[in-house]
Amino acid sequence: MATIFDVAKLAHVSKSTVSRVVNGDVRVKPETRQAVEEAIKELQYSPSYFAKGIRTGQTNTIALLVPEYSNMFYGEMFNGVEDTAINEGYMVMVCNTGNVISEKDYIQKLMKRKIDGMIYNTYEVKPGIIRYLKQISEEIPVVFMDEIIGTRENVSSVYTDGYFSMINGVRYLKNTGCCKIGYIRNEDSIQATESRFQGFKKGLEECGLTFSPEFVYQCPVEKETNYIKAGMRAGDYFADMKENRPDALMAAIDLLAMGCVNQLKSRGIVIPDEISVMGYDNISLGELTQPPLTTIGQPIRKMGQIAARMLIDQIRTGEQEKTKKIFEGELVIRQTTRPVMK
Amino acid sequence: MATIFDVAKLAHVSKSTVSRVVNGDVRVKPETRQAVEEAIKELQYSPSYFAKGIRTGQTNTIALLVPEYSNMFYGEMFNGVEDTAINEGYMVMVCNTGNVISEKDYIQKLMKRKIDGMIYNTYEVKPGIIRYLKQISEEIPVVFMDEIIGTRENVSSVYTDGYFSMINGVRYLKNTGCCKIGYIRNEDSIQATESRFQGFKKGLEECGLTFSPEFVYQCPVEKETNYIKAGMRAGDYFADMKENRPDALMAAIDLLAMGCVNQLKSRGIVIPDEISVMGYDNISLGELTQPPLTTIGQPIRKMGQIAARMLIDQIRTGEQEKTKKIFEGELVIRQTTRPVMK
DNA sequence: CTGTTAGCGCATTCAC
DNA sequence: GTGAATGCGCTAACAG
Repeated sequence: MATIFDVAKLAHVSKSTVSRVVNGDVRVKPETRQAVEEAIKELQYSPSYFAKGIRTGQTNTIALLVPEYSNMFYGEMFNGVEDTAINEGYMVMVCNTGNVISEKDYIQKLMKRKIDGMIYNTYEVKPGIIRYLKQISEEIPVVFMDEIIGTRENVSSVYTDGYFSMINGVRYLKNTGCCKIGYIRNEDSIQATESRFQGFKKGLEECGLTFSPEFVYQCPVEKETNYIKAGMRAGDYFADMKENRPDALMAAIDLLAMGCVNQLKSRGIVIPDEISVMGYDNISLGELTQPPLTTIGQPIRKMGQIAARMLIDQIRTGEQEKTKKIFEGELVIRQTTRPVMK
Repeated sequence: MATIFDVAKLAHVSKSTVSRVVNGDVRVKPETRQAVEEAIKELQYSPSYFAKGIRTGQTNTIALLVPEYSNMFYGEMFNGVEDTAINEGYMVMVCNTGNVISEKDYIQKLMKRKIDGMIYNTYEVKPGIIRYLKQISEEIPVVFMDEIIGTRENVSSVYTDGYFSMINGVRYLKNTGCCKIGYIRNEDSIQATESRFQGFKKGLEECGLTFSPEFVYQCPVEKETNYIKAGMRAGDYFADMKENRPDALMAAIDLLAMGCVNQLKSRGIVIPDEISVMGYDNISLGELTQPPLTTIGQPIRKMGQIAARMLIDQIRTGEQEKTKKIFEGELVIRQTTRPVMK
C-alpha cells in the first residue's frame, strides 16, 4: 500500500503538499496539484484510514441502533439512512440492541470505536438509557427516531406523529360510513403505540362518535408476543359480539390488524363489508394479504434519510442546537376498508 | 481521554508494560500487572481504536453485503451474523449493494476502511463480481452465502442445498400419499432456484414417480414479477387440467405457492384434499394464509451465525483454506399438505 | 505557494 | 520482567 510519502517522492513534493491536495486545500499551484494527482493515480494511493483517524478523530461511520432487527420496518429505515450516508461518504454500523448485549454496552463499544454519530431507536423508553444518551450526545451527535422521546425531551429527533395520524384515520373511516369503530390496543408495556390510541379517542370525539371501552381489545402482556396470533384473538373477541359488534376496527400495528382480518374471515365475517379494518405501519406484508390491508404508513425510508441528514449536518457543523422533524402518517388505502361514501 | 502514557505514569511503569498488560502478555510480574490494572480502571483507560489499528491493521469490523435489504430474510441473516460477531468482539457494517452505489464501489470503500472480513450475498451471480471478490479474498477472508457460487467456486461458503431439500420435500409428499406431483417453476432468468427444480426431478426419480413435463408450470420472464399473480396463473393452469391434474404441487418459492393456493381455492378445489401444495423459503406470510402453507425453510439465522463464525476464524488464524457449510432445508409442515399415511 | 517539524497513541524491537 | 527508543501514516502549525 502506497503511503503519502511515496506519492510525495514520485511527485517531487513534500508530504504536506500531498496532504493539501488530498484534502482539497486551495493553496496549491495548479501544476503542482496535477503532478500530485497523477502520482496518486499511478500509485493508487488512498489515505490510511487509521492515520487519518488518529489525527482527525473521525471515522466517517455512524451507527444505527435498533431493537429487534428481524422486522422489515427497520430494514427500510436502514435503507433510508444508508441512502444519505453513502452519498455523504459515511458508512453505517447496524446495532441490534438488547439481543446479545445491552444497549449501554453496545453504545460503549461504539464510543470506543469513535463513531461520528448515532441514530437511536427503541421499543421501550428507559429513563436510564435516555439519561445516558443525553450524556453521550455531549460528545457526539445523536438523533432519536422515537415519538415519545422526541416529544418529551430536548433532543434532535425524527418521528411520525401517531396522534394526528390516527385522528386522520378515524376521519377516513367515518367518511366510508363507519360509525362504531373499535380498536385493537397494543400491550400495555409498549408505550410507543400509546399516542395512536389517544389519537383514536380524539378522532372519535372530533367525528362525533362515541367511545365504548368494550370496543377496545387490549392485548395481554406476553414474553414473546406473536402479534398475528394476538390479532387473531382480537378477531375472536369482536366476532363473538355478534350483532353488537363494531363496523370498523383500527389496530395499533399492522400485524395485529392482519391477524384479526384472518380470524374474522375464518369466522365467516366479510371484510370490509361487515367490518372494515385499518392497520398502522404499512409493512410490506400488507399488500399480500387477502384482502390487501388498508393502513397508515410511516414514510420510514424518508425518515431514515432525514435522520441521517440531520445527523451528518450536526457532525459537520458541530452545531449543538437540537432539531426535530415530525412526519404525518400516510393513509394507504387498500381493500380492508370500504370506499368513501358520496 | 486517558492515553497509555497516563496509565503508565499513574502506575509508575513504562508504556510498554501497560501495553503488555492490556494485550495479555505473560511476562509481567503479578504485582505490576495489578497496579497497572488499577490505574486502567481508575482512568477508565481504553486503547485508542486508531492507534491500535495503525499498528495492527485490524478494525474488528466485518461487513455484511446484501442485495435489497428491505426483506426479512436478510434481517434474520443479520441477526445471526451479529450474534456471533458481538460475542467475538466484532461489529458489523451492513451494506446494501446495488442501491446507491455498485457492489464494486462499496467493496472498495470497505477495503479502504480496512474491514477484517466480509460476508457476501447476492441475487444475481455476475461473473465480473465473482472474479473481483476472489481477488479480494486474497487480502481478507470472504464468506459467500450463495448456493450457486458456493457450489461452483472454490470459496468459503454457507448455503442451503436446494437440491437435497427438494428431494426431501418430494419424499414427504409421497409419504402423504401423493403420486402425481407437479411443479411451479421460477422464471428462467432466476438461477438461484434452479437447483430446487433439479432436486424435484431427482426426488421423483428416487421415489419411483414419473416426471411429466406438462405437470411443470413455467413462469414467464417479466419486468417486475408479481409472484402472487404468477402463482395464480399457475393455479389456473393446473385447475384447467380437470381430472388429469396433479395431486400435489411444489413451488420454487412461497409466493408462487401462495398465489396458486389462492387460485385453486377460488376454482373450487379443496386444499390439501384434492391438491397438496408445498412452498419453499418459509416467509412469515406463510403462516397467515388460509390454509397456512407447508413449506421448506432455510435456517437463516443459524446460517448467519455460522458464516460469521467461519469468517472470524479465518481472520484470526489467517487460514487460507476454504471451507463450506451446507445446510438442509427444514420441512415446515402446516396445512396445505395432507397428513402422512400410516 | 510549499517544505520542515512535531506529535497523535500505540506495539514492538532491543537493551538492560 | 521491564524500560527506552523507534516508527506506523497522517495533519497542522510554523517557517520560509
